[in-house]
Amino acid sequence: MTPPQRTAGATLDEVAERAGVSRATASRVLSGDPRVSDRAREAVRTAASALSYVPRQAARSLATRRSDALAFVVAESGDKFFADPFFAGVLRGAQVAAAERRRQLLFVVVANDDDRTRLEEYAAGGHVDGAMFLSVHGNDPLPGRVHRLGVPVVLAGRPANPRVGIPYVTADNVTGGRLAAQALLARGSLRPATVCGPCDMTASLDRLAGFRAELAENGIDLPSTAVTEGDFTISGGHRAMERLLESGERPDAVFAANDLMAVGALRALRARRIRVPDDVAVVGFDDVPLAADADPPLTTVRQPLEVMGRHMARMLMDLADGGQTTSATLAVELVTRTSA
Amino acid sequence: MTPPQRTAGATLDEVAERAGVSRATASRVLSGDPRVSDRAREAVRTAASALSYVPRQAARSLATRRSDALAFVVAESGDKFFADPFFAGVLRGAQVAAAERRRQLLFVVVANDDDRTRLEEYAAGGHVDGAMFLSVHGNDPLPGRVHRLGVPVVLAGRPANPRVGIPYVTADNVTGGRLAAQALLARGSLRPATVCGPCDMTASLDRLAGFRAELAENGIDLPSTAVTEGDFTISGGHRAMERLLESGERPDAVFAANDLMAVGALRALRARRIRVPDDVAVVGFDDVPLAADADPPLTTVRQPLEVMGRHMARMLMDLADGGQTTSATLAVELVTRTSA
DNA sequence: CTGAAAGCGCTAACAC
DNA sequence: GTGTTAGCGCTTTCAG
Repeated sequence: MTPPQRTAGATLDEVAERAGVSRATASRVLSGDPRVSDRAREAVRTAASALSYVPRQAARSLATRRSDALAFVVAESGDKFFADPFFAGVLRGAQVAAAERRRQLLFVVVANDDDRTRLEEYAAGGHVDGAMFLSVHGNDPLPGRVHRLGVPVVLAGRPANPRVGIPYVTADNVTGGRLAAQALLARGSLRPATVCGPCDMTASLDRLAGFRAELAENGIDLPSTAVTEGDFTISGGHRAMERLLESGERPDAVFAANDLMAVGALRALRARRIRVPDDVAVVGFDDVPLAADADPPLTTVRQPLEVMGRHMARMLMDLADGGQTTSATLAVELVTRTSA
Repeated sequence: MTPPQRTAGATLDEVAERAGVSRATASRVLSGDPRVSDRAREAVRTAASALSYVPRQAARSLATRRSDALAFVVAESGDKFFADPFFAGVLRGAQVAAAERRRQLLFVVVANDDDRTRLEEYAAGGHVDGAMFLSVHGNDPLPGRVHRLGVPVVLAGRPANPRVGIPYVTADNVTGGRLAAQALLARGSLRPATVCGPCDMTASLDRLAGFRAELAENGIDLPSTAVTEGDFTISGGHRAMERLLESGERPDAVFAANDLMAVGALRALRARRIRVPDDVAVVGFDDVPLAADADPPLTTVRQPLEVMGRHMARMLMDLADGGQTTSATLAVELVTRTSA
């Protein structure tokens, strides 16, 4: 294993020498410290660009004890992660916010225990100034462990058992569930059903709770045979819908806890020649691009994905900069298309 | 901006002291150097875990001049990236290979010029030991720039103008195009057409060239009206298929340069009540999970996605470790389902 | 406003 | 085998 032969790359000392100032002054200029004479500033800038100087992060990081990088962690198998445009929206928002403050966003998928360990070491190694966790199931210990290491952490979604000191950002899932119910009710549904999300995620539970509550308030009961659990994937939604159709009486409306499952449900219905929305109305959740493309276009509850990402990144940076933050619950809205 | 208050975290000195050895010995133990007495090794290990010591990467990196991290760079808008399961496959392979050699994989999406600059600085800053680039369009200068910085680079896909010193990994796209043609020919197609990929990507060009060559060798000409460009997305494939149907005589078979576009084509056909494969046979490319789920299931040319990712990561690590590598072209195979 | 000097935490010769 | 000694490149008091 020969040593890596990276082209040397100018050092701050060289820049300073060329500019005829001390390394300290050069450092000040490059980090935007105002107390430097214009003359020196100019000289350093010129020298730096002449040498195409790029600061060595490791050195800076060692001295400052910060990395200027944020981890965007998805605790999910790779496929599921990629298959769901939900993440893309959040990631984009986070990316933008990070860029605003000149932070690099590092994207990490942890699919197994090895990955988890590696991430933990990575975070503990001071490689990131903070980590945001997406798709946290149940009581995943990872965020807590990283937090305990002293690394700022922000969660997407309300944690099952509120962890002290770990703030989160979530959409107002309960209201979202209610909106879905209202949409179905508005179409005159009398036998609604739902394909809910994994029971180990609060987002699933909250949506279901809101849905059920709204129905109850309108005098409609949601029997357990009308509730079936999906896994937030298209095929999971498909299977869940089939289960719903096979057991007991056919529902006249169904709320799928995310758009992917709603699309799966749509497919199951079409396979049986059941018309949507005439025979069965369908409402999804998220409003990912796929929803508008679905056949028929999907009525869904929109979560502000990009805003969520942006918010999480900002919270994390505030925390990393020694500030405070508090959790946030973001509003959702119903987007009416033709499926309900 | 108060200083980040990371919990101190034990240092190597502390571990050494507690173990009653010198820092050098402690370092040796922790980095697996064999020339250490068992006694010392044991003591250091105990001390380290008692203090829950975690090495500070910045310090190590500064001393070793390496970061043990690899960048997985996707030069594409976020959505497109996420929408295409192609990337998921490659990423998974890369992840596995990186893990094998204890490297952290950093995932970066560069969607605009700002992102590019930031990535370049990041790489120049010595934050990664190498970078693999996916979805490289035409003459994107980014990989070349990073390479010129002295950072090992590997490309997914054959570059348009072979860059000296930048190795790549690609599927055998020409053969893939031929296989697609053979599949269509086998169904007796006489008027095949194709939805090709973006013309600024060699993968598109190669697939088209192979397709055309195979047809020609079988006495079939591919007129320009039977070739339409898509953008590797579902909706792009949909639109392209419509263009194909509207212009001139209807084709009796179509080769879409990736599965996403093939699915779009399937939809366009269904919208017009054109039966697949009876009226028009369809062949895709990639063999992403979606292909098997399509209606009807898609016949497609499989690329070994995970193998490609694994290979790229290994090449990069070999390069980073001072070794040599050469480009590789991986075999593809036809997966026959019902669409052709 | 600027420079000198002291680290940040770790690795890697080099001696013993 | 193990300890000593230099740095790696940058920031940051502390004087001036």
